[in-house]
Amino acid sequence: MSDEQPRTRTKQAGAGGSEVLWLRDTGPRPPRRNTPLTLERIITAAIAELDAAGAERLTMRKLAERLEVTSTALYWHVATKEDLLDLALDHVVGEVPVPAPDSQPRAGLRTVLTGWRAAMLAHPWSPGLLGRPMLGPNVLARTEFIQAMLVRAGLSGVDLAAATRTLAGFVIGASMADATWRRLDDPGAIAKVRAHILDAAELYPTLSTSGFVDAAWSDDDLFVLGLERVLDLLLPA
Amino acid sequence: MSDEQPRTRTKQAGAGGSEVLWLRDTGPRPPRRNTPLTLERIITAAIAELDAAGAERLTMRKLAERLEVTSTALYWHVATKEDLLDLALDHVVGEVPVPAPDSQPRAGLRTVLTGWRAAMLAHPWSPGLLGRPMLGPNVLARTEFIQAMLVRAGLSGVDLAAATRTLAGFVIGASMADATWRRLDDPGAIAKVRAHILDAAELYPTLSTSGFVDAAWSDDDLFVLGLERVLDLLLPA
DNA sequence: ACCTGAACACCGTTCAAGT
DNA sequence: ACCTGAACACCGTTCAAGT
Repeated sequence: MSDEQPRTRTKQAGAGGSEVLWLRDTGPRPPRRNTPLTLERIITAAIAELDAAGAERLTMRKLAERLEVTSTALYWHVATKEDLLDLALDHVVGEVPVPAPDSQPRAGLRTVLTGWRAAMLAHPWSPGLLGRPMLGPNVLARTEFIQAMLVRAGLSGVDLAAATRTLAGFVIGASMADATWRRLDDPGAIAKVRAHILDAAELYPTLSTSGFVDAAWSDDDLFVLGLERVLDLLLPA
Repeated sequence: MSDEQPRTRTKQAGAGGSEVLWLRDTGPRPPRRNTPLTLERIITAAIAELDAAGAERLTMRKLAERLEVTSTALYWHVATKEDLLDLALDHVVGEVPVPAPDSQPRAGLRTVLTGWRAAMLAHPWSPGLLGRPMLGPNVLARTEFIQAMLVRAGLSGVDLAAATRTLAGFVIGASMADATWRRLDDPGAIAKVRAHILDAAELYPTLSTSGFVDAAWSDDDLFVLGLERVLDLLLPA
């Protein structure tokens, strides 16, 4: 704490191994790294960095610094930054437990979908990554579970396909919208939006009077309410 | 066509106005620009660039090149690249006409929502921008219309709030998912996904047999089908 | 096998200066 | 008012080289 020097071996000015023997560091040479770099550690650090710094402020260089390695070292474990983002997103989705396969369809769906949204909102940058192909093992496992529940509930064919899309769209859309507001950390932002819409009340007669700007109900409550109704729709009684 | 030289005035080597008078360009000096830069032109060019180059490959420098100006010139009209993206997204949404305010609720909703999705899919990079606060005038006008229709259909209070979110989420989610696939231009990509899931059929027993990987139904059909059902749900008969 | 160091080819943005 | 040119402080990524 009292020592502000970086912990990495300090580079001697102009040195290149040509230092006098007696002046060189003696004793057991310091281990190259305390903890070796692994893909797992990189992903964890990336998520931490994303949580801290926000969505597009993640940098391979800053990430490397957090891991106490060179930025170029990361490329031994990961092909590209985009790949890393895909891995981070799938990792976040993996935080949602998949319910037992013999769950009651409705209860099972309620659990995965609520959990999925919760996991993404816990990392508000993650919905912003939904535009990329979601084919990670964790995402696929949860998609598999969702379809399995729908099949067990009696759906098949087009109905099954449409229901899967409706549910996925519902979660994705809700998470994106909610995450947008949570990321808008500017404390006065909501107030500003409110004022902006109320100022143009002639343009937005409904929005300005419907409670849309008042946040009278919580994101969570509205999500659960909407989800229950959608489940009513999709699952034959 | 036969002249490969750039059309901008070529910079004389080492010149600084110190050229001999008689060797200077004579005649009417060329007009500074054929068409002056405006915010409107910048947005249009940005959309063209995004359509051509894809989502995150838009560069202020390449955009400037397309407009035959310096990249720094753009900053006189636009504060930041992010602002420009917000403007582009709102512009795209503006391509959807807002139906007449006295539309039948169900018909009106069907029209805006289908149009909204169509406009975004026409610019497959646009759903990727949905993570940013959508408060442009075009977006707000369409949100206003949606709520107006719901109110006319008899909704209010929590029901209205939940219905608005469900509809918005439905369109956003569907557009994002569909756009992802359309952007995945790799022609063999779908085949690869298919193979990947079928290879791990033990992990994905439902996905591999439900038609999920077969694209048996078109995006458009499934969207319309899902939308009708959601409208059934939300609009009291 | 795993990591460093130097280097390449870019970025977005600022700012003084020109017209 | 509107645009250019030069410059700053970064980026992601490649590649030879070290251990």
